[in-house]
Amino acid sequence: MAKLGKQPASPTGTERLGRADWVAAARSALVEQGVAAVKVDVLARAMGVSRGSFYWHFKSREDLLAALLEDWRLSAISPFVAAIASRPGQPQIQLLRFSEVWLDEQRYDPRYDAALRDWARSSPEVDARVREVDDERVALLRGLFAAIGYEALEAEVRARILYYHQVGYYALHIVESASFRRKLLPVYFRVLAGFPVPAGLEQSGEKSEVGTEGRD
Amino acid sequence: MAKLGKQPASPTGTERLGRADWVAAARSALVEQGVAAVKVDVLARAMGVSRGSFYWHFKSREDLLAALLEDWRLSAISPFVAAIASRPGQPQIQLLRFSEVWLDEQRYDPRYDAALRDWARSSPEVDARVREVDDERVALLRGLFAAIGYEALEAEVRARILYYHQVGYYALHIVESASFRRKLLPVYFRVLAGFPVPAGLEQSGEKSEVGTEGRD
DNA sequence: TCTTCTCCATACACTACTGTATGGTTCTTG
DNA sequence: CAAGAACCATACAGTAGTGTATGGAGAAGA
Repeated sequence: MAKLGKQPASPTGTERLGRADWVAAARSALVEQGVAAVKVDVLARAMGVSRGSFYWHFKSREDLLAALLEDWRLSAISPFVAAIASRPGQPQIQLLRFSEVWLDEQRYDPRYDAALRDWARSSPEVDARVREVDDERVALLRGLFAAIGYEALEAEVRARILYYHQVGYYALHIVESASFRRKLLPVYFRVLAGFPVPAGLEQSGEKSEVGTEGRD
Repeated sequence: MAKLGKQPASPTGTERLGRADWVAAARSALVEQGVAAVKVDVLARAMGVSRGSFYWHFKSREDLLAALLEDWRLSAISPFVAAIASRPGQPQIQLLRFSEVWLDEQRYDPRYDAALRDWARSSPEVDARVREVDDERVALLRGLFAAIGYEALEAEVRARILYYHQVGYYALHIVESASFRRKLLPVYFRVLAGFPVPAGLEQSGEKSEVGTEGRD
């Protein structure tokens, strides 16, 4: 998440910036205020440099927005395919692993997703990219439900419900303790999957307590 | 939906405007482009008048946004309570009626909801109002599931899944034919409600084919 | 009819933001 | 250490948007 790339590692106090730093700042503004708030003027002030710096790294504001879109696209699907890849041939467990990505703030930032959807409403290009990602993730879920044994139509519906539900949950940006969410998880899973959580995996399996502890 | 209020009904071609007209224009801009696009400058041009007109009706842009928020709030819950009120004591049918509101573009505009949620990300006041409406609608569903017979925890979870799923569906602003959605409805209902659609009500009951016909 | 209220246009002052041009400073490399 | 490259500041021009002041036209009521 931190500045990757060449990064000259200046030991002096004066930090110099790269494209990645601007994209990171743009991401913060996007997530908290929406696309319209991604202004080079504001970003420069927030980063303590002048706009002259920006226009060396980027051709224009559009250029920055394109880089931002690409940054999101690259980080949007990989956590989910990674979660599935661990247990091939065991779709029930894969489904559980997939769902756990949503509970882990480290691997997946729902606010980034939500901000992109907001942006997509006023930009056809962004809309197309977001739609691609959504389709890919739903396709993953549909495949899992089909592998579990549901017929085509029900696999489609269950994949949609699970995915749309999660999108809606984040669209409402509900705040509640992780412990409460973990308490609801088994019921959620049973209703959404159509069968209870696989035996012996009730508490997130081997690597439980991944992120921050649930604070009430 | 059209201009209500006093409306002097000028027979001459020169239409005069009221607060409601500005709110309606603001709503269009909000739904299509987001809050940041609600600019008196742009609205005035779109309506063919000057900004001087606006500042007679409204104290400031903030004033317009407050009126817009109130406009949404007043139209957000009534369709759902109305749908439930028709069949007291029959929670299964009430649940079906509630779900049908989402399929009827006349009674409920999902894009208005989605736009408000985006706006809420950058405005605490809006966020509070949206949260109130969400809580009310989820409470209605929770009551229905409880009346059907589910225990407290499962009623809570099923209400959330149903509601969040629908919010997510609209957040993705998916476009597909109404006929396709009606084909999926029974499967959706069975999975989400936990029981099939009540007998004799498979096709929206007495007043079927409400809105536009499903176009492929 | 004459006055008053309602609605709108025009003009002005101000701020915020984008993009360009140019020169300066710091790092890197031969 | 000299030269070029990477990075940044300053200054300028231009556009878009907000809010205010003022006056004018048209409808409505005495």
